[in-house]
Amino acid sequence: MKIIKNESLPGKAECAGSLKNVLDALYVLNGKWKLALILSLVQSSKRFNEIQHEIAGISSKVLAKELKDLELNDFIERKVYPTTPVTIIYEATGYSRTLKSVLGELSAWGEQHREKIKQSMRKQS
Amino acid sequence: MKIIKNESLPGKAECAGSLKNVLDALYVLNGKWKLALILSLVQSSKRFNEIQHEIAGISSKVLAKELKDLELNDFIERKVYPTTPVTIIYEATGYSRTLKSVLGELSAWGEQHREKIKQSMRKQS
DNA sequence: GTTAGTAGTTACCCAAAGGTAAGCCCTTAC
DNA sequence: GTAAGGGCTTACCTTTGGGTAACTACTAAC
Repeated sequence: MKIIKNESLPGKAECAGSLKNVLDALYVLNGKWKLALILSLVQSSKRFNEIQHEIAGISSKVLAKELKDLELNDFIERKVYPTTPVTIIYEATGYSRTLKSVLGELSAWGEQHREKIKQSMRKQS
Repeated sequence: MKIIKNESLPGKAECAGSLKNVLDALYVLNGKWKLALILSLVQSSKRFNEIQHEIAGISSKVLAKELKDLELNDFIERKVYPTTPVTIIYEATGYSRTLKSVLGELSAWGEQHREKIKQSMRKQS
């Protein structure tokens, strides 16, 4: 049995495919905040001010914009409870949860990356 | 049986931790192109024009900038071979390869995301 | 009546990201 | 000598992202 690699592409198709996939993923998940917001809301539903408090550094303007964006893309839901005064809760949808393994890997990587940075800082000093 | 939630934080520490990790990861991996570039070079080392051809849509200016950035952050190496004319090859470092599982997950997610988008397009039309 | 909290919106502005287009230096090919 | 490729750089411009601060509407508490 021979698998003949004709001129065309030793697995190049898959490579190009995963490249396209990554580009497509980044297209909806772009920006500084989206993945962090999704993670925060996957962990637990929250109100506007709670989110703003948890994600240090985000302004109310940007937060409002990002939340709208995420709602449009079906990552989160905005629920309004007719208490007095009204309570507004943002919660992650099931679709957000499909990102769990991505977020898991990213978090793990971020952690060891921080370690690496710390070490190279030490060397320099 | 009662599980008493004491005031203090049911796993909140880990949550905040992973949030910080993700934020840290996004700090170095920001922008439209970095992860795609790393993926492309992890798959195989390439020359400037090859990369530009593979990643459709990136301009030479942006590509040059991103490559410099990635080199500074130790994700890739720029190798110059004294052929005539000189050949310049960009290759992924071992550190880039620590991103493999992140990229794997992201690619998988991107693929099924594209499927989902296609379906919702069909519904609308 | 003043303060504080919730959930934002609005206006203004700056800086960075990114696109377009042209050019440059070097070399081989026609 | 002129075109073509490789690997960029430069200048210019637009878009966007994001920060600040003020303001709104409603309510409850002091």
